[in-house]
Amino acid sequence: MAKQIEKTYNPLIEEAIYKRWLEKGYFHAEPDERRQPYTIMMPPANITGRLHVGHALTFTIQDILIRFNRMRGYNTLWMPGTDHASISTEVKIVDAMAEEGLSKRAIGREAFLERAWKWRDEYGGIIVQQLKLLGVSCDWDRERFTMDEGLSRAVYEFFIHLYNKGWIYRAEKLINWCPKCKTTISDAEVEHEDMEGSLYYFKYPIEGGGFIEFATTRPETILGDTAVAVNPDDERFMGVLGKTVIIPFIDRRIPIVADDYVDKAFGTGAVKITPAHDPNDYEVGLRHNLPIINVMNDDGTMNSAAGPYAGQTREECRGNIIADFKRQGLYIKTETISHAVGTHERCGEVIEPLIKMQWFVRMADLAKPALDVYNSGGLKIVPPRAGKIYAHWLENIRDWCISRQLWWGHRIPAYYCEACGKVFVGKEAPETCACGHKRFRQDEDVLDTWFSSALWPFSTLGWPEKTRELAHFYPSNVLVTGYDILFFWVIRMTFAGLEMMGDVPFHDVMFHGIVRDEFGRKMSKSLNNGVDPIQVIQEFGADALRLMLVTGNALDNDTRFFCGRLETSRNFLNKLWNATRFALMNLDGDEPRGEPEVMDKWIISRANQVSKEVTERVDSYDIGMAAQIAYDFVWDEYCDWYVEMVKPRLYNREDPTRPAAMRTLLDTLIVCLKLLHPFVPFITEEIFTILQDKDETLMYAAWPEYSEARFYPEEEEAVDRLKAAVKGIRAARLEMNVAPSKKINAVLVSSDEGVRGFFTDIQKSFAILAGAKETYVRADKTGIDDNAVSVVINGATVYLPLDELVDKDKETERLKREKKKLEAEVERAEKKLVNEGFMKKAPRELIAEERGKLEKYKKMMADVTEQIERLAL
RNA sequence: GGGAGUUUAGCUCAGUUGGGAGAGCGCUUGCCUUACAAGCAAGAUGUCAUAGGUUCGAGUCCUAUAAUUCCCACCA
Repeated sequence: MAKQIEKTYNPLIEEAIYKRWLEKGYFHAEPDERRQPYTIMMPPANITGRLHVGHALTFTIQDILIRFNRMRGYNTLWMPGTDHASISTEVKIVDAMAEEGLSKRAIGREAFLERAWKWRDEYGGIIVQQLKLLGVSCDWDRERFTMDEGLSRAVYEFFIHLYNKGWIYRAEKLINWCPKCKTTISDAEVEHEDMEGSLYYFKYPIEGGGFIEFATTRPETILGDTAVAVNPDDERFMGVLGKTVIIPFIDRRIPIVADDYVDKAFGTGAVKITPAHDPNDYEVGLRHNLPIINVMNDDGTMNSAAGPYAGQTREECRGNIIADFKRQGLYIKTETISHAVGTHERCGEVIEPLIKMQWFVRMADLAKPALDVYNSGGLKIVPPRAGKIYAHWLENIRDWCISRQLWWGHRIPAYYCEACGKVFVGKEAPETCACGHKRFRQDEDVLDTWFSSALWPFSTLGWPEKTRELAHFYPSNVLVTGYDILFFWVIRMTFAGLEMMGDVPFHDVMFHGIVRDEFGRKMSKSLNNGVDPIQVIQEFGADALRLMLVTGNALDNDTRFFCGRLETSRNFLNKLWNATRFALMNLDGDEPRGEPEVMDKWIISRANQVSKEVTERVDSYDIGMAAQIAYDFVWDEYCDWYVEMVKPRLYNREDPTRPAAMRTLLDTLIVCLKLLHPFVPFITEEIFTILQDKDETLMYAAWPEYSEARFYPEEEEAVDRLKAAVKGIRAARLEMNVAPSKKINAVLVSSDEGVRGFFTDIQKSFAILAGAKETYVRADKTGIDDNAVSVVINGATVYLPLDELVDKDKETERLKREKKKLEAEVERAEKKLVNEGFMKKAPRELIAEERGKLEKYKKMMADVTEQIERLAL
């Protein structure tokens, strides 16, 4: 009894399928020493996050790799989780509190953390719920959170380990300060933006007479100046070197020093030195033993060291200083310049370099192994140019400031004796200090959120315990992510893994592009051009979204989001659905086997070849091309050709070749489903279930591997000939205005001996494809109606006798066009074959190939000429 | 200031070791052919950014130029 399914595919089934997968535990992986593991660590989603199309892309790619390898028989673990996202989350909570009129300070640390955990429980799972709609097959049983007890333990273990090695230290250094978030940030979090700015020229009076002119972009830092520097080779300043200048308004006396750092050509050649507020000036200050005067508060306002300007904001103070210089006649001019300004990548606030006591990770010894493992090939990065960026960053790495003046995160495991201030680093405060005191105060700061993310590849597997999971699944196979977190995360995971596990956290890193809007712009809140993937899934289904995001994209290229492309994907799914519908309509139940015909062998051979190509592409992370190859095979070869060819055999229940046709139709459909499953898991699973009529999942079905036994080159060539003939006939019919629905009585093939057998074998299919009732195959050309239109292909001429009188002029014209094309081909081949250089240096196979082509086209040209002559009679 | 990418049909993009320029969308023409009109068939469309070079042969390799995007960087 033939089964029936809807005429149009409806993706509404996705939800139920995902639920079934979950219930069956198909996503779960257990360590199994007898099996080869395949592991991906999912980049933990921020608990502040909602799913956006960028997530949809990265998780689709990972799911494709996971599903592919699961089908290939690997013991596949995809580890999911969420990240506490220290600063992002804290900012959100603070904002939410502000709406209630509350502040961090008002409610205190404990109450704040209570709120934060509540926030996490409430919003932390949103993205996880949304991910499920996308169809991701990660092991939810193992879901982790960066502030779980176990993961927190790993953080402290790592911190203490580095501290004991002397690689974590506390020091007063110049750091990046965000006056808005009121915390330090790392170098990686500073974004440098070129901005139009003003360069102000002023002069300081020199003690004993005269002035020295200088230029600055930041007049407010004049209050923290402790020197003026000039280049030691600059003759203009020889006379004033060593003299003292007076900073007006605050009457500070500072020296004029010589330092190589100063560029003679820039500005006036003299630079004001503010060690507390500029990295370069800080270095100069160290060299000349200059005092460091901090003139700013943590919120960016001027402090008491700013004298009369205390309490003003940076911007107010700047205006007032300029006005005061003018008033005293010490202002010279203002120039407009473009210069780089550092901003906080999270809030956009202009960064203030400040001197502060902070915790740092010494990077030199950690960076070296991470660089070595890359240079020696132990870590593969695709695309290769990303590897160069990785190496460059590590070669120029600076120490990592890890302390943050925040509350949400892992609190620094350092304790200070309340009596003598001595520092102890450990999981807990010691009993007694060396000074005999017993009371300690824990460091107030928390760690940079990436400090815990760095451990993700092994902390999630139970480290520092020696778990079976760790032994089996570490290191992971590949990390899939965007370029934006190369420095934040990828590099830090690498050195953390090498240091604590003695091995890379992943063998490969794959970077992909981003999803842009239809105009090629980045999606952003300010442009309001974001696409909500949940809405897309509701309208088109997750499969259509997934397929659209990856199909036909080069591996590291950005992709554009188009509604049109989404429709193309949906249409493809519908095509697949209808191919299934077609198969089901012809299915009888138990299908006997039979000896495959030429066309069966052709599609089997093609499916075999396509399996190989898809496998190779996915293996080399060329996901876009893999999807494209599978897509093209299903639509162009399976649906458009094979299904059409096989129809006469299926329609005739008496046809002895029917079982083989049915068998091949089904088998190939299943190969299609398998090849497509990693990309579009829902529809393929649904169809597989319908076809199998039993509760078996496609997720664990064996991946189609290439086999030499299913390679049929002769059948492939034969079907290529058939396709050429059919295409020629269709074109001729359209030109002669013979409607496709109009069946002509017969097509007649007169062919060379070599291919005659083939046309005899496929007579029925050929007739159907040509829109004729019958096909006759002959050696000679007897019985050709004067009224026949002819189509010449390689090795045969096909005649279409038409009922109506053929317009001989029109037909002659058509044939002449054909002849012209062939002439061009002949000419091209001949030109190559008389070229001495080509004959001497081209590979022998190529020459033989060209000779073959020449012969073929010459023969076809003769055949066409014969047809033209026939009409002329 | 340094580095990387991109430039191919009207639009969006493929093009794996150099060996006859491709897809999707759009467009034109003909079809509701018993899987699918979310479909079928047949078409049209390209100085492969520019200028040189290597080679028998260049979209593909080399050099320069232009446009564009991105990353890195402490010139006040």
